[in-house]
Amino acid sequence: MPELPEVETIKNAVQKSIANANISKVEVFCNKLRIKIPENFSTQVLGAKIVDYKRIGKYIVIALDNQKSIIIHLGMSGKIKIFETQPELIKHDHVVFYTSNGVVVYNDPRRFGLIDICESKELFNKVYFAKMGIDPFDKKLTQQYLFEKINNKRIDIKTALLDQSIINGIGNIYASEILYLSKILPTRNCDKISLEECKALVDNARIVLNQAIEKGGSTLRDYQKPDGSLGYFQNMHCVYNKTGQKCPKCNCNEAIVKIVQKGRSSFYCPTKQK
DNA sequence: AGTGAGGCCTGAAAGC
DNA sequence: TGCTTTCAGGCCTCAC
Repeated sequence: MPELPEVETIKNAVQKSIANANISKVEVFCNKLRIKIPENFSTQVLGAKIVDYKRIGKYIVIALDNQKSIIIHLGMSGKIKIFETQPELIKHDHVVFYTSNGVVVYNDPRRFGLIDICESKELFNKVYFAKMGIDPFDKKLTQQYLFEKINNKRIDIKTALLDQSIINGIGNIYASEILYLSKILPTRNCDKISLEECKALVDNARIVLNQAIEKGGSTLRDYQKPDGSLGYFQNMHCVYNKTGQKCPKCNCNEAIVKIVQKGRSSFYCPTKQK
């Protein structure tokens, strides 16, 4: 379940592994991802040199020296694998990039991810980015911004945190974690969230995501397996998937509760969070 | 316009 | 044991 920290970690790992490589060959075995991979995708990247790596929200953007950018989203089950030489391909290996510095494989069983390409200068006109909210680490994300964005909404705060057009990069797992640290119930309506609580949400979003990125970086070193897998590391979650376990951060002795909001599970401590 | 439900998709886990 | 059902979640489309 790649959220911002996982995407950031994977982007960094790919950058470190193949850096400014030349793309010598691309194989597309399945183009039916969430968005169909363009028919001429291979020819557009063939022979190009990679000049930049970015994370935009939960997307990885790889800029090429031919003024085009590759856009990758991992959806729910997407993985990136890196090999030094020709790997043995397995089920759901949909796209393989052969470069001068190694082989990068995109594997996605559920095919909720996507791979696309566009002119670099048109990047922010793409539907993926056009309506995207502020990155959690962007200085422009302030308590005032959040407050003004959610203040008149009639949705739960948990749902608002998942709305990528407000803040981008937060997914279902970290939404619960951020609310837990902020002592706010996931079911609280947005119009009942104070400016002060918006500050807590912004601060805790940065704390939680930063910790996960650091953990991801360190976990990845130990995690790199012979199969080249850059899968998902286990994070230190306080409440996510901890139903029935004791609230870890205080002495309330309360058990973590699971509920479903808009078809997504939320986890919280009924004593700590109000 | 804002909001919520449904759907995409597969594999693991739970249920029978 | 082996089959069927449920669940997981990012994000888009559709309907109210």
